[in-house]
Amino acid sequence: MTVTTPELPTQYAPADVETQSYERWVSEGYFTADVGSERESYSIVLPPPNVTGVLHIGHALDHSIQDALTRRARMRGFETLWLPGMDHAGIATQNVVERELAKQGLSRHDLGREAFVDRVWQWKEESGGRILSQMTKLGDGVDWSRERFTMDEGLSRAVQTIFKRLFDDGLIYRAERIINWCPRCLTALSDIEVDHSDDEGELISIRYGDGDASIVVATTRAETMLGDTAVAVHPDDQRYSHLVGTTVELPFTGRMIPIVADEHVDPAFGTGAVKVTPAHDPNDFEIGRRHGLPSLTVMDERGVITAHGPFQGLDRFEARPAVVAALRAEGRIVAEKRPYIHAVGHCSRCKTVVEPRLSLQWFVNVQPLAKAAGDAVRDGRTRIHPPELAKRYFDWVDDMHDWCISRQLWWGHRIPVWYGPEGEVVCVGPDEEAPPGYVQDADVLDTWFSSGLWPFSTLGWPDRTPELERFYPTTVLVTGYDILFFWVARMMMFGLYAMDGTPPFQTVALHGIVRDQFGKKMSKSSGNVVDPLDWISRYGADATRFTLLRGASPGSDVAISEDWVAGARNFCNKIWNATRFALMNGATTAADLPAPADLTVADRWVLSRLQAVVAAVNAGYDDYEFAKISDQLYHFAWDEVCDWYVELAKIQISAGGEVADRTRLVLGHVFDALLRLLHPIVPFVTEELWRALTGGPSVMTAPWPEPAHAYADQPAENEIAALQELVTEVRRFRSDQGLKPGQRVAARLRFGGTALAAHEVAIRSLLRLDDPTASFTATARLAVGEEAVVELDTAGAIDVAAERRRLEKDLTAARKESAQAAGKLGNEQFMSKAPDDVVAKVRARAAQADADIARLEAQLAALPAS
RNA sequence: GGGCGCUUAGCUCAGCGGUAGAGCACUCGCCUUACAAGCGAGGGGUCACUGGUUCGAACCCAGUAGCGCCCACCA
Repeated sequence: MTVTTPELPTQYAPADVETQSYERWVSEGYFTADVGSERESYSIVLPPPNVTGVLHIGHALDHSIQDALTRRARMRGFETLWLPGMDHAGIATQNVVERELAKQGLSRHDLGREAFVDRVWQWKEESGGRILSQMTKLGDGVDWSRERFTMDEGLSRAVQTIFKRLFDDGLIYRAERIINWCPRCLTALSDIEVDHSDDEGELISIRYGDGDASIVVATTRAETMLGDTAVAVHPDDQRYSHLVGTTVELPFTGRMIPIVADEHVDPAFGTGAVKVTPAHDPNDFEIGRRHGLPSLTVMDERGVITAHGPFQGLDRFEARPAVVAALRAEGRIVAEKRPYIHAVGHCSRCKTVVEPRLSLQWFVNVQPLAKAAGDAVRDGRTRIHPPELAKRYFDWVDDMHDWCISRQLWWGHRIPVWYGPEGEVVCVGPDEEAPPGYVQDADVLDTWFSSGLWPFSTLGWPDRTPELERFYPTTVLVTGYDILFFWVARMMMFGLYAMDGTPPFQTVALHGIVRDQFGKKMSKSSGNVVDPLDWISRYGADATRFTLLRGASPGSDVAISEDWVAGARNFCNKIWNATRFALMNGATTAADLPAPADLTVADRWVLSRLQAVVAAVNAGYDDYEFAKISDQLYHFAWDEVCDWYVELAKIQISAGGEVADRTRLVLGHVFDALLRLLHPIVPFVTEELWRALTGGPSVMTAPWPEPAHAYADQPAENEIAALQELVTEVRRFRSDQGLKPGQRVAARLRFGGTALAAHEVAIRSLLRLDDPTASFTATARLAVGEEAVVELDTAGAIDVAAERRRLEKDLTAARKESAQAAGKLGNEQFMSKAPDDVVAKVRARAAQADADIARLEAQLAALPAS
């Protein structure tokens, strides 16, 4: 047999192989989807990272999952498309660039709209480049030829197209409403861009009016009283029924405002009377609408009081205490302020307290779209995984408010609506022009509006491109549960709407967020943020990926630490060295695997285990259980192949002849399969090793292993298990007795007719046991399982007391076990109700325990006196 | 205010009705000819608490306590 032994170093050095492999993968076109192929399609669109920053460890998890799915699908013979791209991230990006300008003492207004947008584009080129480089470092097998950006030409056309269609269908409208307004970003926000937190406020009671014509209202927002246009009480509230329909005087203003009755008021809260400020509170706006009250805006877009009088020009947070102080001076504070915890909305971008503000904005009427989005999951056209999270999705889509889509920003898709000189409103489609003299709406669209089109706009929609025909709907969407509402629901709504009722994904697979080793969320302030590039450079991309995937269960958060990634690095090194061993020993895939009948028990055992692992890994992929997949492969590779099969193979190879040749085939076959199974998770090390082992061009083009049921072999598994038990027991003795691992000991083995007899050579080799000499004197007698007995000649150097303690401890355990089992077997209820296989197991356990007792008692008796 | 989830070894988590598991950490012994990023052998848990169902409960049910997440226009 000719053996090529490539020069592999004794340690795996990721940096040496990663870049090289990746470049070859790209240049060979392995990542590029072929729309014309006959294969079945498998497609994933990458959740586009925001151009604002760099990829964090959470992206690394998200990408690792998608890469593993794509690589496996490709090996299984699918035509795979993993489509990459980035999101322009309107408000986030604009903020970043504005901050940069601020360093030079400039604002966007100094540049003007056009120059500012140019500046953002410039910045995007730099930032986007960093992200792409990170993706190559991670090993992301994306189709670079189809990379997209939410602001590129095709996608802008998609945005205009769907806007126009929704507009024409009456699903987009413009209205004056109370919306969430960020007084710092100076733009409207949608509901989900507002984070609520429980903040401490003060509830104070204020007397409006005087004498009989007075009423006490409770509020946390005294400063808005300048805009009050009514006081509301509950219609059934006896305390105030005589006042309904009358008016009171609003302090400071001299205005007389009506007292109205409205169901919304909770008589049990505060004083049971509410001040109504329609222009600055969403509830009050509704009350105002029901009662025909005027809306009086008393604050500008920056939160500064505009109402004439002593408070004009004060910021909203200065105005509050000022108003309260003035009220106190007039003796209008009835009950002193008391602390009150209530939910306050904050801008999710800059944390500024959101101001409800009455303004003219564009909205999507989500009712029909959200209904369809819910139904697609309800009827199983799209499956959400894990299913528990579907409930959250339903809660959201089934109770969704209209979506405010206009943003008072400059970076984004400009709203394609133009206004004529007479106030005409025209929505302009992608291939149309606005009439002369018309002016375009100054606002841009919410970022999520364009991200919502991602699964089809990236494939060429609105054109019926071959890509769209072939890869829509996508096979699976992989993303964090944290953007289920932000993004997934939007894509579902738009996908169903644009693609005639076909949802954008067959499955939505949700993962969690990455946390540190104590389960803490990563944040700059906690100092526990992990930079994926840092780990990749120090431990390798494979180790980083393996660490993340090993913790990834559907919908669950992933905890990681540097110790663990070091462990993953060690695993990669283990695979490296084990394969190196196989290569050095002439492992080959050049011929077919021999039939089970022609193989040794050890060969049959490892092949039986291999096919079981293949099946388990496949089952894991079906459920997106990456933690289970990784664990299966880790333990099979390390605990079974490396710790046992490789050791047994050494013995078989040293025997020479046909056994050795067959062992080389089994080794070759096992490592070939193992590397293929591991490839989607740890692509780099497996590629390097697989090419060395098989001489093939790339493991990426090798077929995915399927279980070889013909090699399932329970008897072989049982036999090797018995061998492992015996070897472990003798090793335990040697370790307890302080016998050095290398020290050879004369021994006599008796197997009492068990199958283990066939393994005597292996057992002696693994345990460093010599044949008995003429002067052999047994100083320790170990009995193991079945009827095997190992007698050792340690030249009397054994610690009898230690061995006695050991045996007595085991004996106690065996007696307890026996008693327990006997108790069950003597229990009538158990015997009549428990299923047969359970009873059989207990019987076996009892027999085992009794045999152990007899054996241990004999061993104790055989111990020499100390 | 609604909804969901969690509580198992020092840490992070599997297990989800029939003898308590993994990784990392820890202890002891080893440079045993693939690997010291390694090898071998160990220690460590009344599975949050209280009841219930069951022949049998970490696992099912109810309640209690603590923790976490999501949603939310009660001033």
